[in-house]
Amino acid sequence: MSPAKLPPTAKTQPPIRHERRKDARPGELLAAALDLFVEKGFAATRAEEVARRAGVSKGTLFLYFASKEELFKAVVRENISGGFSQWNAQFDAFDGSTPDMLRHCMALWWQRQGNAKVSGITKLMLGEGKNFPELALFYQQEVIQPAHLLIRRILQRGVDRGEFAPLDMKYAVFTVLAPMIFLQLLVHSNNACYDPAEATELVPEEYLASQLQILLAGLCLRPATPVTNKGNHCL
Amino acid sequence: MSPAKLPPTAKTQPPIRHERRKDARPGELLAAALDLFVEKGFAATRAEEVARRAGVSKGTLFLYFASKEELFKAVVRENISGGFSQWNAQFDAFDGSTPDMLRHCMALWWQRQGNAKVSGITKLMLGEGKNFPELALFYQQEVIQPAHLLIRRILQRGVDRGEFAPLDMKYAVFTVLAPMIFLQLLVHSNNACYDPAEATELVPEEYLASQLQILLAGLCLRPATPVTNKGNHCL
Amino acid sequence: MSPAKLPPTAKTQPPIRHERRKDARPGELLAAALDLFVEKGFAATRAEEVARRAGVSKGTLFLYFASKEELFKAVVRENISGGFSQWNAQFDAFDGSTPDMLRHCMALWWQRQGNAKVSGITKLMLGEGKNFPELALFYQQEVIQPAHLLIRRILQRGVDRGEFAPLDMKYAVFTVLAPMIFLQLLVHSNNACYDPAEATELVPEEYLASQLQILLAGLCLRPATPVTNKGNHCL
Amino acid sequence: MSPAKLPPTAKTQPPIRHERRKDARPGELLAAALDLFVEKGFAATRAEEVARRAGVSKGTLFLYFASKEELFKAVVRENISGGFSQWNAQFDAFDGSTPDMLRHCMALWWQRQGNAKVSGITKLMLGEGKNFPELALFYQQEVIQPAHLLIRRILQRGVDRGEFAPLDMKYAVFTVLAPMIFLQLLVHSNNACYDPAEATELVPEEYLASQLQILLAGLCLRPATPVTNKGNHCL
DNA sequence: AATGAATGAGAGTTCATTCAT
DNA sequence: CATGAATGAACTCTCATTCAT
Repeated sequence: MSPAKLPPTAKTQPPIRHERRKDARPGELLAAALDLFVEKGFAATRAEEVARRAGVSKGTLFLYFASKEELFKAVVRENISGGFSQWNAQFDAFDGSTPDMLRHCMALWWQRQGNAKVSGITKLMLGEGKNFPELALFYQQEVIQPAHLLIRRILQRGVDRGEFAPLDMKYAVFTVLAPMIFLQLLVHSNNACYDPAEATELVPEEYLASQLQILLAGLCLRPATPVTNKGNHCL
Repeated sequence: MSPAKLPPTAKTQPPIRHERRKDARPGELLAAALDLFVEKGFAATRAEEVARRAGVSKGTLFLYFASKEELFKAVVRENISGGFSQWNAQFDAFDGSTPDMLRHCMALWWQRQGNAKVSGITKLMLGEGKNFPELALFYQQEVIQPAHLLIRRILQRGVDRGEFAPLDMKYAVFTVLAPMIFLQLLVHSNNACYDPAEATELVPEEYLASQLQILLAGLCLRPATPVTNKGNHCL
Repeated sequence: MSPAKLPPTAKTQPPIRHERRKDARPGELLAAALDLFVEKGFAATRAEEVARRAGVSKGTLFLYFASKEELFKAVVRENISGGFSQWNAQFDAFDGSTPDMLRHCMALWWQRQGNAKVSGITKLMLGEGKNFPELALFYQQEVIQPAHLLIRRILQRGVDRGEFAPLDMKYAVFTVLAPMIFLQLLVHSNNACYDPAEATELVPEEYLASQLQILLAGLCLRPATPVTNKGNHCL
Repeated sequence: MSPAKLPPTAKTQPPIRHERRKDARPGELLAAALDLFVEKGFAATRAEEVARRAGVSKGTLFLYFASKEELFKAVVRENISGGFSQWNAQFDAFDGSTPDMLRHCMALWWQRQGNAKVSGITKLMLGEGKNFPELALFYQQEVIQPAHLLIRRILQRGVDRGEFAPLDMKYAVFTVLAPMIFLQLLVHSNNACYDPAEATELVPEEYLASQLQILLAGLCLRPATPVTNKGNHCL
């Protein structure tokens, strides 16, 4: 998110901004890595190409990141997990209704994450997670869990404030997450799902809005188990 | 005999026996390949491991399939594209209402494809399609297009019989496909999306049913463009 | 030469000639092998292709010939070394002058060997001999030595009969051999030596005749050392 | 660190040191390649052995040359085609008679090319050209054509200056080339043509001289078609 | 006798990672 | 700090040869 969170030093720099700052290196590498990981996946991305795209040599990459896996982790931290404290801060500061909060979060998420290159990381982990257990574990801890927690907090807030019916949390969290994940997949897989010819025109914002509406219809007020979709006549 | 250290001079001393001999080999290889492709993806699956899992040697694999890509294509043909004629036959034979047909198809699909290893192929193509253009093209032609066509036929039947409102087909096809794709993803990505701990309990059949209900609510009777989700208040 | 010299059995056959005789197998294999060895060289010729071209299976090839090297040896025996007894018989029977004998032999050689596929074997040995020491040795013994011996006998006859000046045999033999080898090379290397465009029109018979003339001019009568080309003003 | 048994997980424990670092590498590799190509031919030369002989690892070879075929082309450029501009320059500078020029060129050629390892390349192309069409084409363009052109220029000079009779160029070029090619073959095929025992003592310089003399006798002054050896009584 | 399925060593090539400069 | 030359394990695919049938 913020491109100002660089691992190494971050001292006051000469104001000459047109000069390639040495301290910008890791940032450039992370940007290049994000591009390529999203484009080709983890295994198929070659370290050398990341370096080249960042304008440095192969050796330099390994100067900043101990391995390709560490590079990936840094990309995830920089672009995803780093944002959760902000998300949580906004949660604490928000004082509207919980349905509004959900709508707001979803919209924000789409702007910041879903609609950005980062969302390719989700697809990547889905596809390659099993092959790189260490990365999968890391992603679990750094992304999945915080995300689940955050969603859980939001939903719990709704329950606590009497806005939502009591929920089977495991299920409910997932129901919120599902359309988000799906949307990311869509955005990054046009070639595999559609004829380029009839390239789809699904409007993500509308898709999200409609999904939320279903969701909220299920969550709000009514008791029982709407989220689990059992006997959910409204849907 | 020749003391030449050159290419074709063989020096096999203890040749470990031929295991057996069969016409079941292609089938065994295809099964092993399906397993591994689904488990690891295309690039990360090693030809030799496919062979070993099928109980044969590396060379034997290439006796039956000219290359790893051909092996993959054969897996797709065997497990997916081969089934479309059956699907189409069932379409022709069905004489209930189109909503029933959709429900029936979805249920059948889940049994036969979605709930089977094959569904991992969808995930695979989503993740690696870009890296293997020839496979992507093949998959387009052998799977995506027939699937789109079939769904389109079903929807058109509904329209023709006055069961469905007129549809923007591109959109509508996709709306049917989306939950199917998503479900396949879920099934094959537990590790990347959930704590193994709180391994989800989403019941696929119920998920599909609920999605269908939404869908049908949108498709049936009412005119307008509900499928495109624009101004769709009901949803 | 004579296609009737098959390793295995050679009993009286049913006169039905349109039936593939079992005993013809080795002959068919040898013919196919000669074709392919000449076309592609030894190493690049695949056993399976030889078998296929002979209309049998890979296994059958190894039933008749213990290895690819043995197959090659058989080809050489069948097509080259087998002929030396005939050559020598003709030598013994000939009663003209030695220059005439040389001319006669050369012409015969061209008809029988130089102008036939076999001559590709010479090129093959030249190119691959070093890589297959056992074959090189075999070829030495079966072809080179007998050929040298034969030429030597002819030249010696000329000397003994007072037709030729005394000769440095090593040199002289070689001088006879050289144009023959060269011609074989030519015949089998059109693509590497000439533009296909200006494909040469060298007439082999004329080339040989002229070379012989030079040669005989050097050999006949005059003392000195014309064959060694030292101070040979006439040439 | 990751216990993944998957593709890019390196497990190098005792990495044997970098030997050294240089810009001499390409040269060393080319030298090693020339040696081995000449010794074994193209197909039978293993990339790894080239590397080892140059004192580097397999990977390093491919750092400098994209493929074995490119390596071969580089060898040819380095050792053969690169020299034609020099040849042509010498042609332009020469101001003696054309017969002298021919003698001079031949002598020079022997020193520089014929008598060097490079001449093995000619043999190699003769033997393997058909199996590597791309290399054959390259050799055609880079070597055969320039060589033909050069010889043609020389002969044409003789004709233009009234030293040579009018010539059928196609034939004449070839007549000059033939002994050169033959000599190269000889030099690189001792084992296949002679007993190592009676290893020949042909003196290449003398062979060339005598061939030239024949040639010049045919070319000079006398009209008609001496080069084609038709009715050439002098020879 | 004949088949052709099966084997497995080995070839060319790639790429994450190291280290001398 | 930065470089990029060097490494070598790993991968796909080939083919002479064997052997169950």
